[in-house]
Amino acid sequence: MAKSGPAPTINDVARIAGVSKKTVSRVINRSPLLKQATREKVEKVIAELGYTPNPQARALALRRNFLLGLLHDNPNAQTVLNFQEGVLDAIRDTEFALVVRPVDRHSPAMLDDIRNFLELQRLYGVLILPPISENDELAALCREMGCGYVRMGSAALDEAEHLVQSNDREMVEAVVDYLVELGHERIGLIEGPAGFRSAFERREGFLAAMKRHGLDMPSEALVQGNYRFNSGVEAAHQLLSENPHVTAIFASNDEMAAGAYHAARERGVDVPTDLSLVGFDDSPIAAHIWPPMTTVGWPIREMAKAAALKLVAPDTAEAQPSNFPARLVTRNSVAPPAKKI
Amino acid sequence: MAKSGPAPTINDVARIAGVSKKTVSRVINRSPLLKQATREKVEKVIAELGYTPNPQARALALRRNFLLGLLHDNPNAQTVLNFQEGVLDAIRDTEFALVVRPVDRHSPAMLDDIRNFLELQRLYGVLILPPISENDELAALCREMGCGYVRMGSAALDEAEHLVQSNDREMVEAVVDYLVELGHERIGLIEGPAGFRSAFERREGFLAAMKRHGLDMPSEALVQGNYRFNSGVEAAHQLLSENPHVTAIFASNDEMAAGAYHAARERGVDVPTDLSLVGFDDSPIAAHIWPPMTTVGWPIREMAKAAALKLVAPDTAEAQPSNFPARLVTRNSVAPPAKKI
DNA sequence: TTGTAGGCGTTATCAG
DNA sequence: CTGATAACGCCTACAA
Repeated sequence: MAKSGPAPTINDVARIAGVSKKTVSRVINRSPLLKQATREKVEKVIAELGYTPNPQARALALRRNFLLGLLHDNPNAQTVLNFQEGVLDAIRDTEFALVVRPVDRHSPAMLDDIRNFLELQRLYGVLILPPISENDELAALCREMGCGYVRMGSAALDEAEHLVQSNDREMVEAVVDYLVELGHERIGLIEGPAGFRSAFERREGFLAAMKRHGLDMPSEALVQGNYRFNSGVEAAHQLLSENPHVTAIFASNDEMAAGAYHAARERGVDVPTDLSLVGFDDSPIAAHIWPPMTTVGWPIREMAKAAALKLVAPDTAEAQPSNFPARLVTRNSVAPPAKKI
Repeated sequence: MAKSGPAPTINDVARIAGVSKKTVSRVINRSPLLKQATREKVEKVIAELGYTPNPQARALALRRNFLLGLLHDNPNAQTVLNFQEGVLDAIRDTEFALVVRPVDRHSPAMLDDIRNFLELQRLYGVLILPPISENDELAALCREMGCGYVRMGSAALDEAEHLVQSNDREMVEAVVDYLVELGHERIGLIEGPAGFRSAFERREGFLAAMKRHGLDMPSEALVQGNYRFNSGVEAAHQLLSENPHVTAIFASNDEMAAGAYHAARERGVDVPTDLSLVGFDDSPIAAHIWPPMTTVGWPIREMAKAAALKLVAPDTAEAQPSNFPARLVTRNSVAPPAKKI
């Protein structure tokens, strides 16, 4: 182990091992043209000294920092935090660190801000969460600035090396199948906001499944929210007012689904007896609300880890999957329909 | 503005301004011993070139990175994320960036891990969230390593320059006062886990207020949880079984309070008619649960901003408050007691 | 396969 | 007050 005092530098290692700095540098960077004996000798000294290359010096020389950035404007705190944990799973015990950078999608200066940020911090790469990950200009900016990037999304937004994706469309189809199997025929949809690819995918999956089952989908049974709780309350009220025969509602995320619970209570509609509700995300609120909510869960943490590995270990990047399966989490917010028309 | 191409360096500025690098450096670092005319001349060139000092080079020369670290093991995602936002409010448009570092309180290697982390990244300073902020060894480690730090906590854990605190004890007393004013006399407490200072403070505040009002506090009316939802469910069941005359329960955080809602429903107890419930944190679940929960909110984001400023702007640090008032957020989970003994 | 010289962009030292 | 010169710790180019 290292003694206390100033940390050993590459010079110390070189001197003690009796080789040049460059040779030590080659060992660190796994240069292939090194004699095995030399490598082992140097590695022994490195271990004895507890030497770790100084990231600041490397950053200066390489013009590139050992920092991964997390760009996000996701409204779901748990999603963001799970993602952070996943990234840290990937970079634990490496010299990398994770810097976070919330962005404001609505600011006209957003791209310029990010440009400055990337230029200043010289990040090794960035991980981009939805919905901002759907912005192609942002991806182009990363490419232009020579900054690695991986986007997380609910559709094939980019090439495999720049993407980890969940298949939202398929999952929502599965949700509808499940509801239909239980006997539901009049199902409402609270969709997410325009401009969110996830909202688009989820709606398309819903509509496709309804059509496949030959089920009627009147336009009043589709109401738009903005992914926030309150919009779910309002959307559910509107949907239930215009469409009293609906026996189930799928909301495009858990927060809006929780809003729908809220509206149902205000109207004296019992969940799930009078109305089945399904959300999307499997966020904590789904488990904590009453009755516990049936929803769709996706493996954020694993996706985050894979995304980070694509950036920091490009050699194994090929081995990292880009597609991640979601799963239906059945709890108690769904029951066979009781209502008769 | 800068033209495209390589970013201008201190050499470019020096050459064009006709001064030495060191003089430019002095301008950047606001050295007091500079002639006004020289300073202005250099500043003009800096503005023209759109020059920004390279943080990597500064990090190497100063042996200190312009990075703030966030050390946390807080189970509440929204709290952590709000804190991140607050820190970013403080460092927006500066060269600082925020790196996150979840820690595992239960790992025996935790302190060593953090030591390595600080040594490797040479952070400018760290912000420490509760409950890990209550660990004095960690604070000592920061001091030993010459790393700035600010702790966030619910009590006076450290000197003002290293602390932003909320006064949980007072707030819980206010909660009890509120409940008593409404007529409650038999109030239960679901306290947080041992080892959490916040849990301790909240319990002490509760007990002090009960005593002050001359109210009886049988030991069965105090149950311990672990700040998680499930522990709230169990604690409420136990409390209600052993103490059926309780008309109100204060839970030490919102998540456990949400668990208490859950238990109440399972027992057919109506909130707030049969049982009033109060939480702590004002996390999203408090607003989204039914009926909306009365709770205690504290200004995390402002606290985070102040904490970050204490680190990055030590000159104004004195001006930053260390004490932040919480406030009672009254919603619909509290009503006068209806039960008769 | 290894070593030497020089550079990355900034700050510290110390003389002027 | 200002400037030459030498760090800071690592990497690239080129030479041997």
